[in-house]
Amino acid sequence: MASHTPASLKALLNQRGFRLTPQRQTILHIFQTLPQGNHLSAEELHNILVAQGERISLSTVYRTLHVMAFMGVLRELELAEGHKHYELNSPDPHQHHHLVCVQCNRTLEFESDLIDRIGTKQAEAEGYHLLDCQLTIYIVCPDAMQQGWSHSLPRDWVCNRMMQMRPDPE
Amino acid sequence: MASHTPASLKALLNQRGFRLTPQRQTILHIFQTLPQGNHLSAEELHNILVAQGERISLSTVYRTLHVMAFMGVLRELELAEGHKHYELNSPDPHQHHHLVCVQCNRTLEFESDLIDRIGTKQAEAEGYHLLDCQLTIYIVCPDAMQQGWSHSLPRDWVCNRMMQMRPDPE
DNA sequence: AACTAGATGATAAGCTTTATCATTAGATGC
DNA sequence: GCATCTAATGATAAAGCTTATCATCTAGTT
Ligand SMILES: [Zn+2]
Ligand SMILES: [Zn+2]
Ligand SMILES: [Zn+2]
Ligand SMILES: [Zn+2]
Repeated sequence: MASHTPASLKALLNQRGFRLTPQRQTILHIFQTLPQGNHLSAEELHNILVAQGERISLSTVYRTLHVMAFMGVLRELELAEGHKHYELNSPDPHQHHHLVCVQCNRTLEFESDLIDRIGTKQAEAEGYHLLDCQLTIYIVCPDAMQQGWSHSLPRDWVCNRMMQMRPDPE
Repeated sequence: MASHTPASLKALLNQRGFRLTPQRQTILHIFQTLPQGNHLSAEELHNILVAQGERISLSTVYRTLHVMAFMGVLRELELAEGHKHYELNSPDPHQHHHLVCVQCNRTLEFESDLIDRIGTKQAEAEGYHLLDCQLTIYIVCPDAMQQGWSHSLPRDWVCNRMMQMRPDPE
């Protein structure tokens, strides 16, 4: 399956009693034209919509993200920034995974059939039905490293705040 | 390194200007005596403390979790339940990963050197310093499956709520 | 013992997400 | 096309978890 057309999205939604609305179509379109490797949070998505002059409420954004993720059109990502991210979902054999810098929050994607296979195998070994698997690799980019930083597990404000307060002992 | 003793924890904290307090010692002890494979959220941890008769504020719980994660004593987990989980951090070659049921939120751990190696390799290939890597596999357990459920990407209340409203089309 | 800087606890504020509900508008069948 | 039924929208309030503030207390050091 390539990406959804308005018609195929409508069919998919209707099949389950959901409806295709202009808002949902607009939102899908944004994800479809998003540069490869980008993810959007609910708020980022809403900002884009507002910038485009659309008048879609934040409520609708959240609802649409939920429904789309539920239908398998979008994939929900947990990247440790205090909010969820969404991206177009690709068919099973082509999932990708993420490198996340805990300093600047930039993310990089990569693919790995091997990981997908491990995930599938592990789920089946336990007798479960696999829905999705995501390898998230937390890193620090070289820039951040040079700012006196080479640690094990900081996150979010913990690292940002504390590093300013408290540089490495010599 | 086995686990921390009060003395080694104190040394580690002091090295960076942090202090060892009775509260921090108590909290570390709880994690150390937690059954293998359990994780605690801030609130769960606080509940345990209260149940034990300790008088530690929620503020202190959050602060301690942050500091401990920052120091690498605890590992912070993102398991898609709307809040973070913490567990004792183990030295690098022995990280483990998680299977999460999106229905009942139960989690299962497993280890995989292979995944750790992939993570390390991937991070180094990009020239980054690896902090941690976590493979999270989202699944549905057999129980949930039998309740008429065999889908692609639901999460949280989306799936719980919507499935009640709207069973599979025949 | 005294001193200094970090930690605590109580409380308020913040941010993301979810719930409510009156109103609007798809989908279906005639 | 029109009527009907039910889902979706938008505005707003509420919830849930996390972070900020600040006066008070205390660990670590001299
Ligand atoms: Zn992505
Ligand atoms: Zn970075
Ligand atoms: Zn675990
Ligand atoms: Zn389950």
